Amino acid sequence: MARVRLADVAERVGVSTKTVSNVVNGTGWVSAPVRERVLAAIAELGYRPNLAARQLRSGRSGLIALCVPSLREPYFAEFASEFVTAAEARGATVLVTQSKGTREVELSMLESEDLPAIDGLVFSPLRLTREDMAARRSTVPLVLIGEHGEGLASDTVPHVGPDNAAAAETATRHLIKQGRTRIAAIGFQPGDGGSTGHVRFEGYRRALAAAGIPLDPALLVEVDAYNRAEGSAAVEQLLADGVAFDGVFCFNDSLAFGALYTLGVHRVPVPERVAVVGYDNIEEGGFLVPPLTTIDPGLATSTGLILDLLVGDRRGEGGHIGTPFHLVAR
Amino acid sequence: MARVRLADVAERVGVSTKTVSNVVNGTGWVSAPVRERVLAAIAELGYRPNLAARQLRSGRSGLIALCVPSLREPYFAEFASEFVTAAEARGATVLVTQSKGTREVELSMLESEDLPAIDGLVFSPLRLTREDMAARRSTVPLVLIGEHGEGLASDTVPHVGPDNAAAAETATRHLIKQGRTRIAAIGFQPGDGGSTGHVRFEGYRRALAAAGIPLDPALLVEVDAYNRAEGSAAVEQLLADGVAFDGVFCFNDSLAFGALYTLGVHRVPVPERVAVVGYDNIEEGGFLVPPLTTIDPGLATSTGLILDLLVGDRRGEGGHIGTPFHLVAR
DNA sequence: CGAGGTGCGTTCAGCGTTGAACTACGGCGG
DNA sequence: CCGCCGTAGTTCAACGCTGAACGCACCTCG
Repeated sequence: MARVRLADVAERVGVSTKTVSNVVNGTGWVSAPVRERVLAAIAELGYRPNLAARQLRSGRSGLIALCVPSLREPYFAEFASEFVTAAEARGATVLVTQSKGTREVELSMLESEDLPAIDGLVFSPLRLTREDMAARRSTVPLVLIGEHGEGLASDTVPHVGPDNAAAAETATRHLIKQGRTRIAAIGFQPGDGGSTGHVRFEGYRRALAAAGIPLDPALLVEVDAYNRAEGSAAVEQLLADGVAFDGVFCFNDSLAFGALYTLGVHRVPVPERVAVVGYDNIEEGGFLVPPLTTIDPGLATSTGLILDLLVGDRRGEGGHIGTPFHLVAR
Repeated sequence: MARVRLADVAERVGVSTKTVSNVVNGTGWVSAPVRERVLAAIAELGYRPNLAARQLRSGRSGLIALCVPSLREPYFAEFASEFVTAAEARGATVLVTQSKGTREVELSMLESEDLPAIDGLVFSPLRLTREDMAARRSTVPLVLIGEHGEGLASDTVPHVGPDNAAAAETATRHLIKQGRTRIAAIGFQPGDGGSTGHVRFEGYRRALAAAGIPLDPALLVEVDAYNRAEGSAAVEQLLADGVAFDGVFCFNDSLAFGALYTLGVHRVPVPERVAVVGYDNIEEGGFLVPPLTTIDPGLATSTGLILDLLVGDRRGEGGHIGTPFHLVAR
């Protein structure tokens, strides 16, 4: 059962292949009766366009690549879910890859090596530097997401996401409003401004400063990654070190889930004794006992915006483009 | 900056395009010195093959589509993560789509409409029937996964996964061994043998029968979907109905998370008063307080097997292919 | 009545790659 | 000396589609 081609449909109807092509694509001039007959033949023969040929000719593939550190992280899974849906609504198909947070893979993704030709790339990098960005050779339209990407945006490469510092400040202020003064920050990472966690730490710092609460380095816990295990280990460390704390701001929900786990294991009452706030609004957070208060990053807005930037009418824009966020108090 | 083509490399080196093609693909006869010069020119010019043209010519695209109900479900996110990694190791790229559990989208995916040409399809259907499978026109190699898919396998279309009934029996037996006799089953769905949940219910039934425990219909809770909200609502209903139970077998972990949430809200001690067992071994399950006992479906084995069936040396095989599972007691 | 639309459709070339078929040449056995 | 083989390439066409350019009626208007 060989594939049905334009030529087969054309022969059946008795017109040229180009006319069939015009019907399929809605281009050129085709009279109503001819269009009807072509459509009928298409349905009858089960014709489906060969996207490879179409791409070879037109240069567009209808494919958009999404590269995240790992789909196992619920935040990225939810982002991917939302993005795939939004892209489909615009006729694009999404191709998913994972960087595993390694620089080598990230560099390869930046050049879109080992991938079919794509119309755009949405990238959540963790290890890239501004130099890496400057050295990029690929001309595939790129949109950065994630807090680390914010520092990599340029005139030609936009970054989309909420203002992380402001959101982190809101989260921390929420804890302060509830009377917490010894607020641990989990997810801190020292180093230059581009490093992951720096921006959220900045918001944490601002909230404390505004409330006149001194910054205690003992309350800052560094992590290697933003997952449950690290969040769990961080709280384990705080408890082992005998650090007093009545609140925890976790730089993402996965860290918060790990933190809540360890607090639970040690029978620390939440939120009576220690209040926890996360960041990302993972679905799961609403089903914990007690549920997790967190920052909702407004995925639906972001995904639409990203598509506008890649294949829509905002192509070519650069710089950081802020999206609305809000606190989900539970 | 126009794209570098085979012809550009060929001109640079002073050979034919076909020779460059041979070097790139490792085909035909090329002497060592020529190969060296070609490789040098490729690196220098930054040549990268045009996959559209390659596909147009060879018929293969290197793309494999994965269709799951939703990436928001942690099980599917983890499966996707594992699958993307396994596929990359074999040089294939994965394109992810979501069916949202609607029959319409599933039918469309079955024919791989609205997708670029793909070399294979991995599909976790929820609503398809055997008639739908029989009516399939697309010739793209297909592998089914998920419990519902098991009933749809045929001579030409394989299904990969653990023996759901046996695994469910193991999970239920685990509860029985701990002295539980009033074991609720959440995820039950009546109807014909192909319907989701039927197979896991069968395992539950067998375990009870083997232990001489009567089957109480009051303990069976039907759900519309396998997510936290439904699991939560199911336990809510059991409690509201005043049904006595000391164990719960949830047909997947998401249901179990929802169930645990509601048990927690109602201050029911777990596992002292009610023991819960899930199915899927979602990462998150290990970080709950207390952690969730569950069935590990061995994703790594499955993904490798699936790729063998799609693009490897087991192409063409059909029928149900069982994979090992094991109980993770926590 | 001829110049210039306008509606409908055609022909042609070529996107970049690769399978099949072909050439060229040195060595080697009969 | 001839035919044949193995090595190292080349040439050519075609994969299925679409942009550009070009008919060719028919109609309108100065």
